[in-house]
Parts: sequence; structure tokens; C-alpha cells
Amino acid sequence: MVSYALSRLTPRAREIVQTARQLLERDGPDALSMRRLAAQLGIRASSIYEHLRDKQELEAALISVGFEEQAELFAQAVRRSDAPIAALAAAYRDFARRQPNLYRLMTERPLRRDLLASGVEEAAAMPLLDAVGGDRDRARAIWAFAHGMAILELNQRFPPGADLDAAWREGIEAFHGAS
Amino acid sequence: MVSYALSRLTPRAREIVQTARQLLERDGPDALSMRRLAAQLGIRASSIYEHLRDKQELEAALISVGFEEQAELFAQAVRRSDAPIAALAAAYRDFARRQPNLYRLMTERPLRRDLLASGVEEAAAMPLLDAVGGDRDRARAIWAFAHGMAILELNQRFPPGADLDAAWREGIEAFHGAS
DNA sequence: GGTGCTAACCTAACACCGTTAGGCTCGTCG
DNA sequence: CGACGAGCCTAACGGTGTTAGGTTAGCACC
Repeated sequence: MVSYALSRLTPRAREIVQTARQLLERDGPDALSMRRLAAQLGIRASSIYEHLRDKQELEAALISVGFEEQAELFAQAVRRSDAPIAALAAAYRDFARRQPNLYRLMTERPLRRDLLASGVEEAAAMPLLDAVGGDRDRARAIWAFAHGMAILELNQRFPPGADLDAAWREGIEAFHGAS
Repeated sequence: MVSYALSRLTPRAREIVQTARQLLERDGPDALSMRRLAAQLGIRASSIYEHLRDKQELEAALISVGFEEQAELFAQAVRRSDAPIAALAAAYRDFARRQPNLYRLMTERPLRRDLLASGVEEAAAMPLLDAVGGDRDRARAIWAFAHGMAILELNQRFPPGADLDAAWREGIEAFHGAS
């Protein structure tokens, strides 16, 4: 199963984006520099610009891939469970923990939607919107809770001993009642 | 009313931190560079290091001030309302919208707690913990929701027409029932 | 076989970043 | 007067994203 977002790039650009992803996840956000990425590829930084317009476009490609993977994971989670909100929450947290640096990249700044593969953002949001019967306000509130929990956990903002499973449960229960 | 966090600095360091805050809020996060800050002060970047150890310490001072102001605002919000959770949510959102760049700085990365003025983080968290009767899991879930809403709004992650008031209400209602 | 085109790389440079080493000029205090 | 410290300076180092302009290798076509 090949990414639609990547399939729109030239083969060389695709390689660069895939290398960038490994670099980002393995060595952290600071490692995602054009020079370090180039070094990893065995070329010079300026050569990357033959394949990608600039760093924003590289990041947008990574973010698009992230959304695609989220869409797939979230759809599966709902399919496999009869408590869709709890399942989505678990899948959401899982994605963030498994690829913390990609998750940060995907959420830490305003999105350049014009650079994203079209539809990927909506596709990632659909499973939750379906799970709440199309209630957009409710979906947004639940998303905010899940993102808050995920990013505060990644950024180690909760005290060391905090029982995060319990906090997740607390939120999932709260959002389980009727609106 | 003078900040405790700032009062621990030398007078010159205090001026630098205050100038940094104006610069950050007026010109955005990219403007908070040692060189630009120095230019604003009429000196060279290297001179700042006479007064603050490094950029991390500067940021920690800004963050400490932010926590102090939050603590004050949140305490007031609870005092003035008999629906403490709704009042805290409103105050939280308000703080983030009024000082978006300081709010981002305060939340976007792991905290260097060793550089923070002691107690400020806890002081900002107390009003909510009190409002939920000391239930830490519940307080964390509510905080995650509020932070998620605030940062997603600041980062323009909701669709342009989204009714964020409604989403906030949705979350506040959800967390209003008994645990 | 020669010509032209394209892909993919290169070096060199620009303006910016955080930070450090080392030096200068004051005013104050003993 | 002499010492000292506060506060500033210049110059530099290694890092960042990015651009201009040049080279090389392979392939299509006459």
C-alpha cells in the first residue's frame, strides 16, 4: 500500500522524504535540517532543492503522510471496536507515542494546507466525525481533549508519577454521555 | 504588583526580559532572537550574556512570568463565579488569545523546570485542582481539553467557519457531570 | 558520431542564528 | 591613586535555510 501523497512526487523526491522521516524520528526535530538530511543522503544541501521547493514543502510531504497513516489507523480502530470513541482515543494516543516527532511536526504550527496532499486532513478527521454522528462541535471538543493529552504527554508536562491512563479514561467517560 | 520571578533578577536582566516579552508578543516568535532583542535594547547580542546565562534562561523567565499571571487570572476567575470550571475555561482561553506567542512559548516544548521560578507552575494549576475537589485525573483531563482547544485555535487548526464557542461549551458540559 | 536536453549533482556565497573569548571604558570604593 | 566590577564592545565559530551559477552523465534524435 503506497502513499498517495508520496506518489505525487518524483522518485528522487520520494526517497528524500522517506529519508527525512527516518532522520526525524530517529534523531529528533533538530536533526531535520537540510544539511543533515543531505548528508544522510550522501549529497549536499543545495541539491535537495532540485527535488523539493523548500523545507516547507518537505515538511508538508511528511505531514501528508502522517495524516494518511492516521486516517488508516483510525478507520481500523473504529472497525474493530464497538466503543468507537474509546478505540479512537487509544489509536490517537498510540500514533502520537509511536512517532512523537512526526506528531509534533503535524500539530505544532499552523498548517500550510495549500502544500498538503488534498483530502488527507479531512480523511484523518472522518472516523471521529462519524463516531459522534456528525456532530462537529462534539468532534472538535473530543479532538481537542485527545490532542491536549497527547501533546502534554509528549512534552512531559504532567508530573512524573501522573496516572495518564486514568486521565484519558476520565475524558473518554466525560465525552461518552449524550450531548 | 511586581512579579516574584522578575524580582529575583538583576535590574538590567529584568529590563531585558520585559523588552523580550514586548518583542515576542509584538513581532512573533521568530523575532525573539538574541540579536534582535539586543538591537531593540540598543546593544549587541553578546552583551545580553552578561545578564542572562543563555536563551533558555531568558525563555524560562518569560514562562515564569506567564505562569504567575495565569495563577492570578485563574484565582480571580474562580473567585468571581459560581461555575468555576466554566469560568476557568473562559479565563484559560482568554489568556491564550491575549498573549498567543507567550502561550505557545509556555506550552510548545518540554519545560525546563529547574530554570523556572519555584512554585509558579503549581500556582497556576491550583485553581483548577481546587475546582474539581482535588481529583487530579479529572483536573488533568480538563486541562488537556482546554489546552487542546486553545492551541488548536491559535494554530488555526479548526476549519475557518468553525463555531469554537460551541466546541468549548461541549467540553465544559461534558466535564461538568460527576466523575 | 555529433548535438541538444535533462537530471542530478557541485561550490561558493548570503544573511541569519546562539554562543564564546578577549578587550575596552567607565564609576565607585578603599 | 589603585583595584575592581559592571556593562559594553569586536571578532569569531559552527550552525541554519536558501540561491546563483557551473559541471557531469546519460539519453533522444538527426
